[in-house]
Order: sequence, then C-alpha cells, then structure tokens
Amino acid sequence: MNKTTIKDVAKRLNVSISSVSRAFNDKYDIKKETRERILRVAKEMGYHPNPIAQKLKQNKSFNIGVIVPEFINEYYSEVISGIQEVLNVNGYQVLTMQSNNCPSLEFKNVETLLNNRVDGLIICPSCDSENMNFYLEKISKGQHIVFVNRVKESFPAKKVLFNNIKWSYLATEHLIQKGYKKIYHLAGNKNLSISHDRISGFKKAMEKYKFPTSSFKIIETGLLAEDATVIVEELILDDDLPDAFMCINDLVALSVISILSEHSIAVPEDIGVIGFTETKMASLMSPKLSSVKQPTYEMGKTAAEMLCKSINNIVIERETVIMNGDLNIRKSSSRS
Amino acid sequence: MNKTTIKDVAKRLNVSISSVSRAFNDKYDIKKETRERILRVAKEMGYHPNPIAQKLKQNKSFNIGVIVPEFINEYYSEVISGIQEVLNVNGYQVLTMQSNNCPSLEFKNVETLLNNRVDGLIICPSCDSENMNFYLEKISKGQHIVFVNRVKESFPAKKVLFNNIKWSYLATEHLIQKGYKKIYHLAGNKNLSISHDRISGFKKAMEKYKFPTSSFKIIETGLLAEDATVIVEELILDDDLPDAFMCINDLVALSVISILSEHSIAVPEDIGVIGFTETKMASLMSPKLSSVKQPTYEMGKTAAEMLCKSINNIVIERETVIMNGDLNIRKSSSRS
DNA sequence: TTGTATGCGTTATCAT
DNA sequence: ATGATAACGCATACAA
Repeated sequence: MNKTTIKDVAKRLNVSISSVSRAFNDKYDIKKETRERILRVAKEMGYHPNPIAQKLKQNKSFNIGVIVPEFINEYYSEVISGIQEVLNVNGYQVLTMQSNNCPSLEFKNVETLLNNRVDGLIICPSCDSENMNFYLEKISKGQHIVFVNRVKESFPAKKVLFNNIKWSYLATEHLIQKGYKKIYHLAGNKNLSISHDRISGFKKAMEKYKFPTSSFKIIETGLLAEDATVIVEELILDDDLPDAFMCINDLVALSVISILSEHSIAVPEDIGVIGFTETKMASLMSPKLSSVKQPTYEMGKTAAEMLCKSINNIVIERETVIMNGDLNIRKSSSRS
Repeated sequence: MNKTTIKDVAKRLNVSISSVSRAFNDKYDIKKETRERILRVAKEMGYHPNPIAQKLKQNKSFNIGVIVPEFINEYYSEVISGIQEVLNVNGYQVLTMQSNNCPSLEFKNVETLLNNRVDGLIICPSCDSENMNFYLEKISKGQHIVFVNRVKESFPAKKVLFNNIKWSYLATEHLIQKGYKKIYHLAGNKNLSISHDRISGFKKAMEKYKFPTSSFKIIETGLLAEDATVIVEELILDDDLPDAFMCINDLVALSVISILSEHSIAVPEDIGVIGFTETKMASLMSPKLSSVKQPTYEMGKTAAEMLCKSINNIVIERETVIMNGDLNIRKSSSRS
C-alpha cells in the first residue's frame, strides 16, 4: 500500500512539511533548488499527496455526481463519456448513478450524491417530475447543477438540450421530399418533453406542406420496440398503413421494419421509415436506417464545461445550450 | 450547501462530539435515549457525517476503481451495472475509467486510481499486455484486484471469466445439428485470449463430428463489422462460401448477414449464421440472430463480490470463477 | 454512560 | 526561503 506521507518525505530530507507542501503546490516562495530536490526524492519514495486529506482541507470533494436514466444505453453512455472527458481533465472524478427512469430513485440518488459532498451535479432527468422543483431550490441555495436532455426549454436552469423540434421537422420534411404522401408519426409518451417537441416538429412540417388531416396521424406508442409492434400490427389489420413512418427512435423504427418485412412489405419501396436519436444499429441493419444523429458526446462535454464554469463562478453567456444534429439519409427512406 | 458539522449538532444539544459520533456509529455504549435525541435533532438540522473526514480518519477511501476497454459498449455497460449494484450496497463508490483498448492508457488509469487511494480495483484488461505483471506485483504488495474477461485462465489472480471454449463448442455443434456441412469460423484477433478460446471450442466441435479439413476454415478477422465485410466479399469472389458462419460476435454476424443479403443469398436457408456475446440487436434485426448470451450483469456482480471479500480478508473458495451462458437459437441458424 | 484529547495528511497563516 | 502550528471533520483511546 502507498503509505508514504508528507511527513516521511520531510523527515528524509530534513526539511519541514510546509516546504514539501510548497514544492508540490508550486505556487509558493521556495528555492527552485530545494523544490527540485524535494520532488526528486519524493518521486523516489513513491510519494503522492493523499487526495482525501487535500479534499478535507480544501472542503471540496472533487467529485461530480452524474445521474442518467440508465447507462446500458448507447445514448447516455456517450453523454457520460463526454462528461468524463472534460471533468477528468479538470481534476474531477465522476460518480455515475442510474435512476432506472424512476423519479423516486432519481431523488434518492441525488441525496446520496449530495451527502457524499459532490461539488456539482449533472442530471439527465427521467421525466418531468416534482424533483425539478427540489433541484431549483438546491440551485438557489448554491448547488451547481446542469441538466441534460428531457428538460423543458422553459425550465430556469443551466441545461443542454437537443433541438428536437427542428430536427423532427427536418426528418419529416425529408420524407415529404422523397414523395411520401401519407405519413404517420410514432410518438413516445406524452409526458416526456422530447416526445412533445418531436410531435411539434412533425406537425409543423405537416402544416408547412399543407397535408390534409387525412394524410397524417400521430400515434402515441412508447420508447420500446414492443410498443411499436402492437401498433403496426393493428394498422395492418385495419388496412390503415401510411406511405411512411416517422419514428420516435431507432428501436421503434427497427421494430416497424421488422414487422413490415414479415408481412412482405418492402422498405423503402412500399413504405419509408426514418428513425431518431441514431444508434450504431442504424448503419448495420438492412435496409440501413435513416435517422437523426444527436451529438451525444458533445452534449456531455458541453454540460461538463458549463458545470466547471458554474463551480468556478465564471459567468456564462447563455444558460441554455440547444444543440443540433445530423440527418443521415440511408436506404430505409430512399426509394428511387 | 450542507455545512452542518458534528460540532454544530453537539453544541446545539449540549453534548460532546463524541456522543454524536457514537450515536451515528451505533456500536458504542450510549444511552438509547440520548442516541435517539441526537439522531432526531441531527436530522432536523440536516446533518450528515462528512464522508471525506471519515475516510481520512479511517484511512479508507470507500472508492473502487473500475477500468474497462470502453463503456460505449453494451457488454461493459452491463458489467459495470452489476458491479455498481453490489458495491453501492456495500457503501462503495465506483470510479470508472476507459482504456480505449490501449494498454498504456490502461496503465495510466490504474496509476490515477491508485493515487486516488481506491480500496480496490476491478480491471477488464484491454489485452494481454505487460501490465499484467505489474498488477501481479501490486497484488503481492496487498492491493485488491479482481479481473474480468480477456484474461487467461492460467493467470494467477482473482478473476471472473466466461467459458468461451464450451460455448463456442456448443454454438458450433448447434450449426452441425442443423445440418450445415461446411462451416467457417470468423475469429477475432489472435492476441486476445477470448478469440483463442473460441477457436479452441470451434476446433473441438470439428474434431468431435469428424469434419474433414476441407469442410471448415478459421479466418482471422477482427472484432469490427468492417473486418468481416472485406473477408466475406472475398469469399464470394472466390466462390468459396460455406454453409454456415460461426462468428466471433454479433457485430461481425450482422455484417455477414447484411452482405449476404446484398448478394441475394438467403439466411438461414442458403447459409446459416450464428453470433456470440449476444447484443440487444440480435432479437431486433431480421432475420433474428442466434447467439450466445453472456451473463454480463452477473459477471460484474460476481467480480464485485469477490473484491469485497478480498478487501475484508474473507477467504474465497475458488480464485477463478468461470461462468456459463445461454445459447439463444433464433431464425438466422434455423432452416427448416 | 459521557467528555477530553489526539491524530488522520494536508494546506495556510504566521513567524522567523 | 523556510519552519512551527492551527485548522479541516471525524473516530477513538483514555479519563472521569
């Protein structure tokens, strides 16, 4: 075990522990010569300052808490990856917890992290729960919290969002331009702000291109593959299939394609399909899936940078950063 | 901010800080009555012991370091999830780092974590590098380290592995029983022990069922989709396609199916395909992919439990735990 | 049963 | 330029 302390080093060199401390925090008046001597010997002895003692002294944990709905999920894994990238460089360790999409567990996690004296929090809320008010209260008391995704634009706090309205609009417009005349939107749960926004974007496109109400539908499914399965089966039974599906996410899109294929309906020839929140799967399946790519990694990085600034009391230009993505057109929406 | 300290509570109640401390660590002689009074008032005041001070005092960080090749990867996300599950319950926080499959970064991460005084490490090595000797040395000096995956069975340390030989054998045997007569194994890099083991399993099946050397091949590809693409294209050009492909993982299997489909070769009718290390994708794509499911979550849990025991000096029955999985048969290998 | 005093390994203030 | 010493918040050996 690493047990060498600042005392050991001081004793070995016949200097005071203050000198050793100075050498390691090179902001002090200390003779360059002795500084180097100290550092050299310390290295020999395998000495590293005990971060726990430093934390106690500085009354800072250098820990940041991150809460995501679940990280067995490409999306949040990537967000976390971006967060870690930035925070590690800034000397922070990241404590990650999952809420399993459950507000009460989310709350419990926040408490745990606060009791652990995290210096700040990055929260990807599971949904729009009463927790949000609790967070606002904490912020007003001086806590540093940054939110990512699934938060209303009007929520008065630092946050990083994706422009769901815009990209939902663009995805829909793409289908229209490809000549699909009857388009159904398989939307997520309505209590999620992201679903709401994607519906808005979809509607906007329908209005812009003057689709009659008979030529489009918004069907609330869920975020899971099974949710879509049921719906599409029903549509087939009712002989109510559209020209194209604009799906809330890739999982739903995939499931749609799968069922259509079972019924020998060709994608994209008979029916076009586009996903959202692109996953790696999109370019691996056949037909390759068109989708909207979100800048997950960058969203994580941005949130982490905002948090660092917040902790260091650096004033920020905009409290809300709304990011853009890419519309990746592939086979599933490209009939010739 | 949470600034109430043990002192504040003591002062408020006109008791000594020792009493408060005792109340919170209820292993001491303390009058039940006062204990309750203290806890009640402490709660009112929003007091929580400062874990950093506790750590300093107890010379324990209650942090565990986890290093994985990358966690933007279902496999390791799930392993980490299992690890967290167990460790959080035991009062530990988990610090996760990625090695990006690079031994030198892996080494750097270990150093960082050790300097942060982690109480133990769980390492999923990127490959069989010289780091392994360094780890052994650390272990001999009293460090607690448990390894997961990608480690040779002969490596003399605590570890959790998957029985690649057995399940590779079973996957291959399944193809044979389905009547496929000419089987190619798309193997990963040979410097990975998992590749090596899966090749062994494959060979074992070939021997057992007396396949002549002309009826099977082992082709070293990589772990990525692109690696397989090139190979299969070549096989098609050379008119050297087998009856079935036994693939190192789902990604490769997926890519194989995709290319075959582009060439209008039907799976599973013309050619059977089976993957390994099942991903969620397997049951979502069409045709649904047969694959070997690894108990990722349980592997993480097991490793964490072993680590806890190690830290608490609890003797362990077996140093090596080799886990089994499931052979999930789906459409891609099920011709009628 | 409770209180006092010491130390965990640092950093920072004040001397020298 | 360097050393002595007091904190940081807690747990614990010892005293009462």
